[in-house]
Amino acid sequence: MLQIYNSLTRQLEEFQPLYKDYVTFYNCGPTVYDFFHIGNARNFITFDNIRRYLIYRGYKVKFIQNITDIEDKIIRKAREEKVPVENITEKYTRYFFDYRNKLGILPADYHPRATEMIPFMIEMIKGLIEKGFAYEKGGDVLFSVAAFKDYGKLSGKKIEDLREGDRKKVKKEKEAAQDFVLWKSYKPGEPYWESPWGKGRPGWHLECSAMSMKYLGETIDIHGGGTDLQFPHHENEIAQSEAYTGKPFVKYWLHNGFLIIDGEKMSKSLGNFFMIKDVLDNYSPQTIRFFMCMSHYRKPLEYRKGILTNAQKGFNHIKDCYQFLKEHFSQTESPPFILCDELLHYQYLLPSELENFFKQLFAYKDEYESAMDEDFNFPQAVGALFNITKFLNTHLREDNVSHLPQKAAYGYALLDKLAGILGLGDPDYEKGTSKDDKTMDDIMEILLSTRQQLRKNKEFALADSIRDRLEKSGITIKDFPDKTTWSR
RNA sequence: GGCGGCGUGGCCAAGUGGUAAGGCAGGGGUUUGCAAAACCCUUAAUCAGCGGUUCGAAUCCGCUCGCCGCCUCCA
Repeated sequence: MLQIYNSLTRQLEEFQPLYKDYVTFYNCGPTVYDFFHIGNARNFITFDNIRRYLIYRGYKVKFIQNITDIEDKIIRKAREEKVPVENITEKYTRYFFDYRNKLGILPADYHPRATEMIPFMIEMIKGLIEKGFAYEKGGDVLFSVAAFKDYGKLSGKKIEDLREGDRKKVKKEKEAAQDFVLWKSYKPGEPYWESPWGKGRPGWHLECSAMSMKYLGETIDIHGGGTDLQFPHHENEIAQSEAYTGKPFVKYWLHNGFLIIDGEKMSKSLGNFFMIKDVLDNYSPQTIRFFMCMSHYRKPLEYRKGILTNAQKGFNHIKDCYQFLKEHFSQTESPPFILCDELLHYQYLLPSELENFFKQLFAYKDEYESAMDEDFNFPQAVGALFNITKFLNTHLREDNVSHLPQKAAYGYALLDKLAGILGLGDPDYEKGTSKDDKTMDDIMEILLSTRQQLRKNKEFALADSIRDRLEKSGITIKDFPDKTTWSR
């Protein structure tokens, strides 16, 4: 049974989507005015892991993530660089997709842009005014928080408790300090759209409601985001959506914890952030994803010097195990994904002589699933992965193992499948087909066989120097009694 | 001021009623021409503090201390 911690009810709940095995899933996406940092990456990766696990559990998942391409910070940046707004948003949208891909995060089923939703957002605003939830003042349209009785149900805040005195400036147009803007009136030099209230642009909160409703329906199963979005962003989404439709907006609210640096939240405004593009210069995507699995997704995760090196070593265990297993594959073995299907869905196809082996393997698979079933406990799931690698490493190295190639292949298939949910699948899996890789393989084959000859002749000094020099070029080679392997 | 969260071995981190997973680091070993990898053994926490509930608590309740987040754009 899959249990999810729901921020709305503040408790663990059994996951039951609205429509049996179909899940509608929305995650708040980036505002495209800069590269994204490793803190943003935590959000993207967390919800990618969750999405992949739901798919693994047999759900059909429709996943939508917005691109905010009209917003104050974008306008400011465009002004600073003296370029049109579109230059900024196109550039950083492209970078967002690029680095998302590099991190192995699945694309959403659709990434709507805020600017393409404007007609629908205007529809919503009209509806909200008609129903008495919003009012127009001097070209702005504001949502009246007082009109929505459930306001505060997600964040647990009471309107009267909020410190309005501390708010930088309460706009004069507002009837109440907590009212938030649905439509912003035009100021000279800003992009604008025509509306019944004059030229202007939509308020930030509205786009998520609009996209969620348009692409996933009036009530959706899961809405994710960083914990800082809980208030006011998600609170406002609930208010405007439920006021508009009269129906519940989201069944399960999920919020990921922050990345902490030097004891503080990593954020753009504090200036203590690391861009993912820079981190990727020194660490692999799998290392970064392993790091994200080192803590429960709802808890804070400390990013500090050396922590990624630690993560790298952790992932190396899994990576080395892939390599070890692949060395024992028989050429006639089916591809891993077919073997994995047999393992998970067509168990009657499995060779009966491997029964004990599968029994062990399934015990660890169950351990992994139990961990993930309890609110996606990544650290515990990784523990189960280590149990699998240890089992395979030990068992398959015993003397006279029966059916070694088959066991290696099935073991590989399962490990790659389960680890892959967390973005820790075999990094080599997709490589090896391009021409460059083929050439590289040939060169290494020549080099290593020559070196093998040197070792046979006990010319160790030269053989070792080849190894050292390759290491400096980022290629690690390992000598075994019967063979030598290499990896990048 | 209001609301919420956190405090587990040297470090990271699971565990939320029956006497502490796992990873990294450290020590020893098997293996190896050496190195790496792998495996085995091992060092190390009474779970922030105090009090309470219970046959029994890291795990429930209360208080104290410390840290953090939200209340303003922010994953």
